[in-house]
Amino acid sequence: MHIERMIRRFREAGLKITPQRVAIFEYLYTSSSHPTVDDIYAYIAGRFPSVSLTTVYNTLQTMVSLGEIEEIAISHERRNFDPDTKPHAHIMCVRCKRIEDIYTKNLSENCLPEDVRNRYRILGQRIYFYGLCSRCSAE
Amino acid sequence: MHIERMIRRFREAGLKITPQRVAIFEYLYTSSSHPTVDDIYAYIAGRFPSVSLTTVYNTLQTMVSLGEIEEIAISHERRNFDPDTKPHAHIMCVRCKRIEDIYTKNLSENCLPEDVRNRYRILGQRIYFYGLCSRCSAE
DNA sequence: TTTGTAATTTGTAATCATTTTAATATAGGA
DNA sequence: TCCTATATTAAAATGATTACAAATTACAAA
Repeated sequence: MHIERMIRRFREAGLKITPQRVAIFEYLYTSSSHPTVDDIYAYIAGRFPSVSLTTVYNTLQTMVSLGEIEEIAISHERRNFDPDTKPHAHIMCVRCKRIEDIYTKNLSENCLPEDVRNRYRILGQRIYFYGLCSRCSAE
Repeated sequence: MHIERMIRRFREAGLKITPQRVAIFEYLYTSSSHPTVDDIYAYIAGRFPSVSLTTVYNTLQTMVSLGEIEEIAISHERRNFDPDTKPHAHIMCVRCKRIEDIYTKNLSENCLPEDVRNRYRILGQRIYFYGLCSRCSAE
């Protein structure tokens, strides 16, 4: 399961397994899909009242650099994290800010011009859509 | 030209034309392509030493809401603005953080699944690539 | 099981970007 | 030229993130 995988990845990297870290793993892999730092902190603080925001930041950063979660840069207002690293796009409602996954067929892999492909070593890509969800457009 | 257009757009919106605003227009449409707030502020401050950051923030926000420039959400570290509103993608070097425009042929217009298209009123989309530019991968 | 130590967590303070506020200045119509 | 709504400024407030030092803890080795 995901949590075991994360524990293994941390061990392999020579990092220690602390209850705080495990709680963060648990939250990421069982909760609503695109939590913010504060979402995560609120949950962890419920279980470890003395937990520090720093711990949350550090653990998230470690997970990002291990390639196990991704930062979603869809908006400058918030910083969301995505435990799903399979290639997919996102759509955000510009009003309620909710983010949803989109699994599309062709993620424009081939739309990069030749000269860009030559001048860069491509490491990743992100596709974001912006819109009004049905709930918000009703109001 | 772009600057005249912006002046007209501001006038139409009942907004005043101040030298600070014009200087921001000028910088956006003649300088390097994807400036940050600080890039813009540094330039304006060279011409109006007493200019305030607030003015830069306000003017940029107004231009965004007029649809005349766009915020680039490629990174959480920086906030870049793009005076080019024609549809195009961006690529950022993860090391030097430089952002380049990409004019691709098919910007995956049709990759949105039917059900998403039904549940949202789509307002925009962004495509970002991440990579190492040739200069940075040489080091 | 105990111990030692390096890594981690915590709490606080520092930093940085952005927004708010209130007072002053100014664009532009009358 | 005058008037007034709007814009600018400077300073303070806010909020997110990072840095730091001291206290704690995971876990490997004894």
